[in-house]
Amino acid sequence: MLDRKYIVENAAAVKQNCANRGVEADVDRLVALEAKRRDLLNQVQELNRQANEVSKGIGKAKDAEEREAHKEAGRTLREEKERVQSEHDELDKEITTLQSGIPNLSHPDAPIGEDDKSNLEIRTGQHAPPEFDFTPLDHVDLAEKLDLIDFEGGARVAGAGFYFLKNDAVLLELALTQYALQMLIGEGFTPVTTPDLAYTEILHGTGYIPRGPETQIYSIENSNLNLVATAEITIGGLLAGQTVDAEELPLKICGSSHCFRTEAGAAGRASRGLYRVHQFTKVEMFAFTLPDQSEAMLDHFCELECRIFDGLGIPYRVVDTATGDLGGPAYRKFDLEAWMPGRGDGGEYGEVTSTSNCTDFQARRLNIRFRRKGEKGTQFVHTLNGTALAISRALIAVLENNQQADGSINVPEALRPWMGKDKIGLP
RNA sequence: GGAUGGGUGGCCGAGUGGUCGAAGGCGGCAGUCUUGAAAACUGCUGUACUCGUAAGGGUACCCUGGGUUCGAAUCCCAGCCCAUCCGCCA
Repeated sequence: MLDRKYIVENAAAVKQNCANRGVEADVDRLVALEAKRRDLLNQVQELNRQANEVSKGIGKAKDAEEREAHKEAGRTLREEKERVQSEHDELDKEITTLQSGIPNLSHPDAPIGEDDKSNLEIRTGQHAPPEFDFTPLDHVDLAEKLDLIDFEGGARVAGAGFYFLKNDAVLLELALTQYALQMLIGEGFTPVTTPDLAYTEILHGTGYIPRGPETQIYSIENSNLNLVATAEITIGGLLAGQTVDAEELPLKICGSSHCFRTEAGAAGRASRGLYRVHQFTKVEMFAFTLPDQSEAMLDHFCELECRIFDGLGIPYRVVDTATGDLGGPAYRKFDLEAWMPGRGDGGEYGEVTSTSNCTDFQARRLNIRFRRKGEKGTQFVHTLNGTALAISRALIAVLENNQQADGSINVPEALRPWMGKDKIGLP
């Protein structure tokens, strides 16, 4: 959420930003309503002040008659205050709704464009896409041959989009998790495993909208809980309502969680197999920083993602995400797209990680502040998130890029210590 | 699931319907003393919003939401959360 005062004082810039991001938001109405709301707020405060004064005078009243007169005056003032207050509260609610619809500001260097076609490639990985002297299979066929994934079983139990990992795929998931966590711990992250459910307010705070018609979130009936779509939600919520000392920042946390997504309306070839599923495991990076640390932290996160995929020997490119493709909370976002030989005709890049600097957009909603020693008041922290490894999509890249002519899969060097083998062979 | 006890400032912890933004302690900051430090002593020390160029006013906030009252941290109702014990259980 952007700051109200900021929106009012920079309405033109905010409107331009909405246009760049392809977001419809009635900024003018917000500005008008906010002026009115302020006026009402002042009235409420003045009425309260008068009522307080009257109440204080009651003890000093010299006789019963005067006391009664004071009481009556107090009653009238409080009633009037109630009236103005409820008018104010209604406006406040509407403004908050408008405000929630306004996306974060955008980094001046973020490419301007309405969708991912405007994303700008900014770097590529150490490894070039592999040349096969045979026709490579996609991960669904590979998994079938090697008995690694049971999609039918998943569908039987929970419907399309669910799956059982099987045999060496299970070890691969654990190996990938270990590989990522070990690297991040080495980089000073505090590892956590997080709840897989979170309160609706926490989802809202991080910019997710559960329980709407277009929601991507599973909710638990008769409760205020939702299955999380990413550990970003729970780790961000970890400090909700807290004020931390500036010296404690930046705080780097990495978490492993399950991720649940309804993926309403998504189907087709591009989401075959593991690419778009309702549940997967993900190792997530998260940081709470001082405002002047967040840009460097975003580069750091991007760097780590590259290191993780270079370490796995997977070819990739990194794109600077266009304004229209940023999503609400992100100020700037880098996506890492891995080469998937089985995707499309002859291979395509597919998004495997995403790292965003959300500046104070999430922190404002979550009310996460920091205090500098010796300074009055508090400020909002900046939050950043980045995928270290989304296991399901990483599996696609690992399986497809490392397939051999004989149908086996070479286990990437970096995973061998955790896998206990260097080849996934035919059963 | 059952029973009980709780939710008060950065933390601990008191609080009789008005003088309570809230005792006291701890912590923090500044000062006195000291060669320096510690100790001791003295003073200061919440947040947000709002009015004001400023100095400085004002309003709100004692888990949340309602209610009673001229007036609620305090009384009433509902809810949420936490802790402990019992039961069940990985």
